[in-house]
Amino acid sequence: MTDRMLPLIEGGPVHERSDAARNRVALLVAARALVERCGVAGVTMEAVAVEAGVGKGTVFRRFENRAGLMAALLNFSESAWQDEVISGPPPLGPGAEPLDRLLAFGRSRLRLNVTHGELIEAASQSFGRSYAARSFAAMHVRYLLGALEVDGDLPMLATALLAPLEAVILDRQVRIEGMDLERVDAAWTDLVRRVVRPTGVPGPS
Amino acid sequence: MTDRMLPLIEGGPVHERSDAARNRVALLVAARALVERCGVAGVTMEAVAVEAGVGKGTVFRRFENRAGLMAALLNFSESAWQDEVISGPPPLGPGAEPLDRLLAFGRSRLRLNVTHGELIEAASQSFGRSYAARSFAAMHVRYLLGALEVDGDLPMLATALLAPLEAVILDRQVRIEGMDLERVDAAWTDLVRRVVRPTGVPGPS
DNA sequence: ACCGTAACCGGACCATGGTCCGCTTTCATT
DNA sequence: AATGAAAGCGGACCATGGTCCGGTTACGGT
Repeated sequence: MTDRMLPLIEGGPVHERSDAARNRVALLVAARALVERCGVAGVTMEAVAVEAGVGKGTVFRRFENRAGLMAALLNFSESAWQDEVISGPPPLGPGAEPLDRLLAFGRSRLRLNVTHGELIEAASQSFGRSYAARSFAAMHVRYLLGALEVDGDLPMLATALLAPLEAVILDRQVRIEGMDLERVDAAWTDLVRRVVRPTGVPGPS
Repeated sequence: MTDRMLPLIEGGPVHERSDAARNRVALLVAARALVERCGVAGVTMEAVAVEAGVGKGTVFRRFENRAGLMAALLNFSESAWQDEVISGPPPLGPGAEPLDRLLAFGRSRLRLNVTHGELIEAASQSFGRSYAARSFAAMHVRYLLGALEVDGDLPMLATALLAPLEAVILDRQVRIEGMDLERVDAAWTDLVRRVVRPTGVPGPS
């Protein structure tokens, strides 16, 4: 399962030819270099090809399209983050109270999505395909809600809680409406508290 | 304020030249025709230009870019919807209880965003600029929350409630995860009820 | 009616995402 | 080591979003 941390090395199809593997690594390294040299917008498919010293067609063969390339790039940091959630120190990792874990999860995810906003945006056409991160987050939130003994349609509730943390929405709030990160954070905490608190319905006496 | 309903006629700059006005109308009509003949994806800037019988440059002059054109197209249905909310029959329009209005608002907005998903997606690059619909929705929800005497950071709470209704997220749920519309609807109702119900904090005795 | 100006028009032009297909490389088998 | 075929490669090619600028047109003042 830690294989997920090594997207540069983990293979594509079951048996990948050595030249193909070499090129895939070269392409990702090139893309990473470009993204920090010219910004996400400057990562042109042709530029990546040139930087990696391969043909343009090769880039498309490996990553389908620009969004796919970006998604592959994202997996770097995304899987590192997943590991923190799964096995890092509390309160994000296991060991803390579920509510604390949930709130820590929100804080962390919020920052991550703001930081990677551009990249996520550029990769988003490729999701639906395999943005593992999204379903991972949904699963985790759902699990924590269960641990908190929240009842209701947990998968949908998880989606609803994650929605305000989406990069698209955060971008609007932070970049356009000029919202403070702390305020967004506080609001999410408030939202979670409202959702999680026990139903007003009196129990079976 | 009803001018907002006539996006085809309402002018751009203070004093628009007659030929410019004619072209703007022609372009929007052409675009609308194309979108229902070839789908949103088939609306090429050049195709619009040809259909309207003008040069390609003119299209870009009027609408800045593809997203701008789509946004202009959206305003058609969007402003009709706004009028329903502002002055239509209850429970969506005024006259019903705030909670009922809020739930009706969600149902309605949900359907609208699913229907216009593609168009909204295509126009979204242009938002931040002037997607009036979004801030209108936020304002309305905020108002209803106020009427329900919900306390807290109302603007942020409104954003949080609207987030799961965003086209991007609905698309994933409905198209990719195969969620049922009714289920999404029910989940939103549940979310609202959780958020709105009075805080567990005991009042000042 | 005339004129100067400012706005507008249009299509040639560029950049970039994406496709295609003939050539090359790799690798399993012998 | 030789070999055949599957996989991979690469760059020419296309479509489309977006820019630019010389020529044209409408408008207001006289």
